[in-house]
Amino acid sequence: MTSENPRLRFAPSPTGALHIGGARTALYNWLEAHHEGGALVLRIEDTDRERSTAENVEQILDALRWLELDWDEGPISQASRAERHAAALKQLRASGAAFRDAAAGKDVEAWKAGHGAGRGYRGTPTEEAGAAVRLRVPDEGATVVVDLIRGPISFPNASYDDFVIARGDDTVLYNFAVAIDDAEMGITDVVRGDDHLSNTPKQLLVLAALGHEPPRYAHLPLLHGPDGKKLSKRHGAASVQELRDAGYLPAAVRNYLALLGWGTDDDTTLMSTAELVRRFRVTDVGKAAAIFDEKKLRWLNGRFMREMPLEEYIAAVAAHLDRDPADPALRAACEIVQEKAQTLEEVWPLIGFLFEPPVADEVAWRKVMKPDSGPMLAAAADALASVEPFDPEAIEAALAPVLDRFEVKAGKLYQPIRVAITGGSVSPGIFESISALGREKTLERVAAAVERLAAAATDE
RNA sequence: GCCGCUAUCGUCUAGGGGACUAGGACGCUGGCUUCUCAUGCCAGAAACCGGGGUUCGAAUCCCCGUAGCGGUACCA
Repeated sequence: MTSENPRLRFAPSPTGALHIGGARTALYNWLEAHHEGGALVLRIEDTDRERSTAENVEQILDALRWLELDWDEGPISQASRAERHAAALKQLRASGAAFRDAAAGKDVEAWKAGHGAGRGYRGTPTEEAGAAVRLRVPDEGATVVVDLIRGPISFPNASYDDFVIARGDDTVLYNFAVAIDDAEMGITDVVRGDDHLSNTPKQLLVLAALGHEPPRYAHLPLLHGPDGKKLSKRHGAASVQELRDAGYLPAAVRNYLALLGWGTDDDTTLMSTAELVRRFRVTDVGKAAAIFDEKKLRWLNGRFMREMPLEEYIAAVAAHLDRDPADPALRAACEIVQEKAQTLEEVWPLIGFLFEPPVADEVAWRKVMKPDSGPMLAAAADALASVEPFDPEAIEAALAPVLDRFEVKAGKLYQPIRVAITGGSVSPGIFESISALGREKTLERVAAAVERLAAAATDE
């Protein structure tokens, strides 16, 4: 980008929640703006009065905030610029570039049936009130979109209809409003989804009719679901809030999304946001559509989870579990679980036993508890009863003699202890778990297991 | 139908005429580490959509085909 003060915009339409495709578009705009030291404007494209809702706007802003993608101006409601749109409409009607046309959809179809399929509809001006306003499109020549990612793309003017720019009541349509807003808001670079590529000539035509210089355009390839189709609600975690609820970290999502359609030449995969800003260039974005793959996001998220400073980790876990980050028990739990979980959502199943009574996993019990487990557990309890201090190192040292006495491998003793204190066969390190649980609860739970084992033995 | 875009391992990608025996990452398989589960480390399988050109030489350039996708609304 060569401009002195680049201005970019992210312009979502509030007709639904922010999808990961939209999130990626927002991220790319944000990265490009930051890389170039430009400004990012947030504009809400709410000219669709039927489908735009305040709830959706809130949800989009919420998603952007969660992703920590901030903006310099806005949010600006496109609908609030209606006066500017009306002025532009008046100007074009006065110059003859736009005109009222009473034709309805089926009239256009009929016209095309008589003029050949590849021929764009050409309207007939009328003074009839309530007729839509169309922009006159030339039959000759072509409109060229110089795309930052794909290079120049030529569209024959003859293939475009005299398209509707305003409804019968003079409220404007998207392709008209967006061109005016981009121009009047001083937008220098439009970075948006591929689905807008075919509409760009229309916007260029509007700009030309109004005498405005067009911005630069970069059309991003679309994101597809696992089935290769356009992303929708059916394809797994499609919205940003679903990603959040699934326990992903914003930084990991940003890293992953950046990599969807863009890569580094030295194969660097794991990047901080600062590094993304430093290395990202919209001109380096690939041309082919990418498929959202949650497996890689999970891996990336796991890396971020493990490499986070403990304080940050505690804050993230506490926020996700809606618990007090100052709670010493939670802090201790975080410390022993950080290496284990790939998502925030996986944390609780691993540390829940520290806060609530263990839920016995009967499959694990049967698999782990053998006839000789009772005496071993009793011996372990004895050893644990006097350990001082009650920390992982001392606990390990205290348990070692039990291993020797029964002449068993570590797992023969540790797994029964694990099942006794956590209820299941999966948990953080056994010494850390015992220490975090505390002497009293550990002894209680081990005793309960010994009792159950003894009862089972007499039954036979 | 018409207009347009795209095409490298299952997935994300590197590659820009010779350095390609096509590299990396996720996932997968096997092994090592190990108190469980993860992690970590090592190894392995796995791709240039098809056909024509251009060229001494094509994954790279051109054309055609095929497939996928987008647009074609008084939606955005």
